[in-house]
Amino acid sequence: MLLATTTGCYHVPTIYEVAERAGVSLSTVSRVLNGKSSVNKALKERVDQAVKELNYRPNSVARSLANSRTDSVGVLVPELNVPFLGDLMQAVESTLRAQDKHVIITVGRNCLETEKDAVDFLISRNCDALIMHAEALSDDYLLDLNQNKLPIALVNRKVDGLPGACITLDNEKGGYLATRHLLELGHKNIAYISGPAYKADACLRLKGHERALIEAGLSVNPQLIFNGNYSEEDGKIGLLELMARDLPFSALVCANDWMASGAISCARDLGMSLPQDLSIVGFDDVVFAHHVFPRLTTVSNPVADMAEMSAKYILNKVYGQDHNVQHCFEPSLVVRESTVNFEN
Amino acid sequence: MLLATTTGCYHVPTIYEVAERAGVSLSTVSRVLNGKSSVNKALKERVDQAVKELNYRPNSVARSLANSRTDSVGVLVPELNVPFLGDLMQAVESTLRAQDKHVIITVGRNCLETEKDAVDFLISRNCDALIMHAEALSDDYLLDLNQNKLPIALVNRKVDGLPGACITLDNEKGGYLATRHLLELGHKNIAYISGPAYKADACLRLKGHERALIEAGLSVNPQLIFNGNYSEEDGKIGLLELMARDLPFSALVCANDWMASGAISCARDLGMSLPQDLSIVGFDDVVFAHHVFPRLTTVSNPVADMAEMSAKYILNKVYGQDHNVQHCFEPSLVVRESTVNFEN
DNA sequence: GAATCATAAGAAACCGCTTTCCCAAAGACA
DNA sequence: TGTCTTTGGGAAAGCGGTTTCTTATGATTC
Repeated sequence: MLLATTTGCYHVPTIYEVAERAGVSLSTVSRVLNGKSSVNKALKERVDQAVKELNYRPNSVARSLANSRTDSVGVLVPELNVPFLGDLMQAVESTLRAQDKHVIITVGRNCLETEKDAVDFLISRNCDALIMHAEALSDDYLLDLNQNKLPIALVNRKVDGLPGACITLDNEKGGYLATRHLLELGHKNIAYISGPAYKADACLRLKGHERALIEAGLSVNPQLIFNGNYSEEDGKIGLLELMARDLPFSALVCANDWMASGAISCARDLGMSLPQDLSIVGFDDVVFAHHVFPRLTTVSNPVADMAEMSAKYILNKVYGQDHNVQHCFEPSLVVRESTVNFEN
Repeated sequence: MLLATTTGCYHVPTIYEVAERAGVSLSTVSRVLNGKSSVNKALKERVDQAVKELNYRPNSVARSLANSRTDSVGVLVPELNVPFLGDLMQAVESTLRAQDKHVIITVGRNCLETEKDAVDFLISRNCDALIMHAEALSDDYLLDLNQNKLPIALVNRKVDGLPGACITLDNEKGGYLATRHLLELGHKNIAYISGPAYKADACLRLKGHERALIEAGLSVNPQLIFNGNYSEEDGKIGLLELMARDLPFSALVCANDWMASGAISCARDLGMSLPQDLSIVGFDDVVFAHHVFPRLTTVSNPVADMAEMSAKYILNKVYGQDHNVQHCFEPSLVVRESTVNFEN
């Protein structure tokens, strides 16, 4: 049996009709439905019966208007069609819908104007809160948002002044793990293709790489570092550039899997045999990491866990629930087949 | 400047305050805002001025209640974290938001109960329409939905009785193109790993394969067909099973890219060199198709175009717009490096 | 100049639900 | 038995808009 809908020609029952059928006032029906104050057992049964008979469902719009809560959470992501963000949304959606909240998803494209538009749009939709994976919006903007008392959660971003809202990954440790893995395999000359310097995660990953080198008693050679922009193309460009610098290296860390994938196909196009000629480590462990050949050794980014946590944070903050929330997540190394011992 | 929000402690201006400030009645403000009936130019300017000064934005919930339209479209997809569906959502979201509608996305997991739940949920949210990529729901259920006057659009599915609502791919042609490509390369013994028989698209793809064989004067040998379930794992299992049947084949068509990817890694694990020992064609052209090695020759599925079209169909149907809508889309062959001439 | 009409602004009803406020009935107690 | 609490149900006032209905105003016609 389907519900009738507001757009339908079938009649949608209202709370009045339920009240009439049950022979009570509509306040009583409302009380039964929301269970906030007690009602006589006999009356309650009559109401329940009427609700069932009419197949009544409260109109969520009217309810929202009356109690100024929409039970909706706005989500802002850079794109919808990248696996990493798919994992994020999947986790957010299922966590929230299990609590009868819905998500309104918007796309920000890593562009300041588009992200602002998206936030405005979500606000105009009266979302109760926002969960964002925003890269272009400034810290000040986010602080402003929060000061206007719109609860927000930030995935994969750290903003001073919003300690509770940030759910982050220990990127520094991730970079460290990647490089230490290569060091343990005996590599001494390790190149690095970084993400853009203006992104905090890119800097931290690089910092971790450097810490691993220093801990191993090696020096950090800027000639072995290329500044990429996280795109597959830049993996290719980076590898070519690094090789052109004529410093030997037997291993390469890429600050994300896309660049690693680009570097891998580039290396193959150059006639290198992988992983013998070059060990490569990625970062994020996106779905395709095990589709590339050789299967990619990478650093896992528990984005789904982080996303779920951001949803729980919002459930606590806005809907008075009580979940444990963890703000910092640990990456871990996933060893596959793109790295091997250094053989001289 | 941010908007204040309903959750905020900052005051959110209402239409009453705009009316007061402009010295007019609220009906006049409403008329100015919606531009449906004419208002005196001087008054209109006063209202516009007041709106600007107060930074007024109409409350969308109240508006929805009054005109029983939420400007929201429910979207049902099997998952959020697969690239194919990411493309779908991306297209739907951007098309609709450009018209100031928002999407509420739900996940159906290809499971009947979950899909029904999702639809119920979307209905309870008063969506104006639904866009679905639903695999488990029965035709009858969908017909029922539509009869209740909830406008729906179906992507990648054909239901008799809902001619307008269905936006489909010519899957038969896709299967035909894949196999004809191999035939043109000189292959005569072509194996096929199919999708599940209960899925219409899987049947049609297989049918296209068979037509190509027959057109080429070859016979259809059931021994060269394996029935998979579209999963990567079944690509592997399928290849092993087909090889165990001991009929020689030099080429393999997989009914989607996931199975193709599984077959490729399986073949490599068996020590085959690709594509020399086995040409492989996939279907769908998902993002990772060019990450696998050798890069996958496949049949493109213009899912983004189809999704955009479904959104336009809804815009026409529900919001009185006037886009051209096309109901059937053509696949095309994308030749990469996983197929080569048959050399004997 | 009076009667007719078109136009546009205001008053009020309404969308469907929540919640406060008030009052009646029932139970407690002297 | 009569007064004082409690308890719980009903009436009504919002929530913030849209829209119908009514009326005032000015323009048009004879």
